Amino acid sequence: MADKRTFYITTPIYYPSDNLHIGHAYCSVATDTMARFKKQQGFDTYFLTGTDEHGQKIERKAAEKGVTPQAYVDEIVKGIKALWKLIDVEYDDFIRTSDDRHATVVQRIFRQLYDQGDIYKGTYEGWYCTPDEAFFTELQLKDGCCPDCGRPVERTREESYFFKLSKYQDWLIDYIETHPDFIQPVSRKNEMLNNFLKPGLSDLCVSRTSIKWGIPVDFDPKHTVYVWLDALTNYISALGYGTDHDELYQKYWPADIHLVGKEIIRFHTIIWPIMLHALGLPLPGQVFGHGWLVLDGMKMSKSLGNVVDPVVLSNRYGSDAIRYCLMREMPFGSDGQFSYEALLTRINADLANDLGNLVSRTVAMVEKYFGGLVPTPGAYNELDKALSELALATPLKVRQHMDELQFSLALADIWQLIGECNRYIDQNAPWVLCKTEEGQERLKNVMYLLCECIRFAAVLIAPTLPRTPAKIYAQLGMVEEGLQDWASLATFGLLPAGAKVQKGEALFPRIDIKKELEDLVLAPKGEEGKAWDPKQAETGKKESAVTAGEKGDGANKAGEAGIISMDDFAKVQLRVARVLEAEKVEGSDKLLKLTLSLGDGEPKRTVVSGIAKHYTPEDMKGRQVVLVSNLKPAKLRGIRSEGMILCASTASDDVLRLVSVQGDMEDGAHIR
RNA sequence: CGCGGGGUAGAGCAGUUUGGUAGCUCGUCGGGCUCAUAACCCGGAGGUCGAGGGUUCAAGUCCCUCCCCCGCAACCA
Repeated sequence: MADKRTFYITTPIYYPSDNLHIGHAYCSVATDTMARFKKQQGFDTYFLTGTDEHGQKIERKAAEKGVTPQAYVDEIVKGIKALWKLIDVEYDDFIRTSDDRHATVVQRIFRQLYDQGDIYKGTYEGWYCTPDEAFFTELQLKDGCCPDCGRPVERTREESYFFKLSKYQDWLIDYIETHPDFIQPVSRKNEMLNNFLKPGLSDLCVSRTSIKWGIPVDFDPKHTVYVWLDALTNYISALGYGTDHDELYQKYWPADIHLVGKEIIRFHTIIWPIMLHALGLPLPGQVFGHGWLVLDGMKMSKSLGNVVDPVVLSNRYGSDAIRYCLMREMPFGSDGQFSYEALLTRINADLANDLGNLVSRTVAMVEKYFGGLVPTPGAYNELDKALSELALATPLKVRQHMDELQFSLALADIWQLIGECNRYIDQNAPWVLCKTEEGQERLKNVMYLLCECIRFAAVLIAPTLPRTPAKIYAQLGMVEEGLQDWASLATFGLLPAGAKVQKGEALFPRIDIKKELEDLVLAPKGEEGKAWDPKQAETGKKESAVTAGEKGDGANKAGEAGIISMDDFAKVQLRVARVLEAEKVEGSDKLLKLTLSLGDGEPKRTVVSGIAKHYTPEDMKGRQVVLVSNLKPAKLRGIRSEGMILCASTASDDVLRLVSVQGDMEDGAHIR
């Protein structure tokens, strides 16, 4: 027991400024699948997840709601834990950076680095935006103004602590080059080396005096520890590093894999290794940066309103189905398309038709031809040999792909076996065999092999689809021990003959895709204010196909000059919005910055509109306007504008009138 | 020339390292079967592999130029 090999894997700690979406679920499901796989392989695994709760954004959000930051994150964390439970993400520990156990470790590390001279006190010089209370570097400025609000910034200096990244730069370059697996996929490695390391690291400012919601530097409490130093430490603070109870640390560190999103790989492959090295600790084996789920070619984001809620999907289709689709749909490491239509198609094709139906037809035949008892096979013929050999080869292929974190390929391997079973049925035609004496003998082999292959598949899918195997075992009458673990896949034919099969409910009922897509459009109204309309996923796709066609083929355009279809129109999401705030944009005579409400429960929108010559901020306040709510955000004068207000105007633009609805309307109402 | 990723059948992708008949899933069309969840099996149609040039007996793959999309630049999985 004691010499069991360990496997420590982590997710990033998520930022609980809002409920999580399917993209976070993707990362956690991948980590969970890997952890379950390693457990199946006999590893002593440890799976850590958690939340990164400090920082300005949460401080601000909590203030808006009139609660303390702690109360605010407590609420969100409840939801996150419920989500993991719902989709069967079984972590060993959940660390929160607001935990005491975490804070003490962060403070200890900060002090140690300071004592040994890797952190020193210096002066931070930069540009400060007073209204936003935020610092910016020269590079971040937009036209010399604040990149967030576009207002002028002031040159300021502030006493700060700095971490000597520069001192370790050459060591890190060497480490990365001599450990080719450390950063995965390799494209990320090149990005880090060329983009950040080779040009040279500058020392990192690791304390803030402007932020209160965080971990104070214990020997200089007006400073708060920089959130990344704070956050990264979670991977060892959760194990009790630096405390009297560091058994877990001793056992599991260094981590085998930190699974992270591609946008934060930099922190994990530059700051984190240097922190560890400076502390004299070993480095994690691998940092794997996965890609994003993209909708319509755009990243999911709250302000866009195109967030997909994993809770809704899981409740509707079951967590196994959602987990399967997440892991199957895209190659791990690069971005993948996500759409409801693809999801439902995948569930039907792979889970209902291929796997579910295979189990169903096999069990039905065993019942029909052998009274429900798994028959004893005789000598194998060529077809039997080919199938059994494929079954035996599959676990090896799966393991290979899983070890490379290629979840989609591993699943493809399993589905190759499932597909082969369906073909095998056709080739052998049991419904013909059953008619002759001689055929009856053949039939025994056919049915036995199918049952055994299904057993193989059930064991293999377990890490990704944790709930389904038990249902399959029940249908196959697999009551005995030792038939459900990885080791049992070394031998083909362990399934005992004579087992009583039991027809059960369909594993994955077929989905009426058209109907579901319609329901999902309606669902958001009732369910947690999701604004994204899955129909757009469909029409959005059509649109890109059309434009692609038009680029290459101008003739096509002329035929339908200017006429659009209903579908085209449906892509534009128009909604009634109320103007909460309005102010002139500094340095522009045309622009107004508007803060809009789409009703309670939906995030406020900021929209920059070129109407300042015709409407004053006072004119606008309280007014209802028509908002194009699914417009791609754009930056205007450094301000992110999340939509567009409709106006009528003359050709010369000297008369301009806002479009509005007649009479008062509920904020957020859809216009169609 | 900031850096990185990408552009292959209607859609989503593999193939590019090590040049040698362009492949997978979904969709579509036709056929087969009837054990099964209108499922399963077989076959067809559909691609000037972003554009142009070059190397080569041979280029999706190697070289050069260009176009387009996406991401990153210190708080988005």
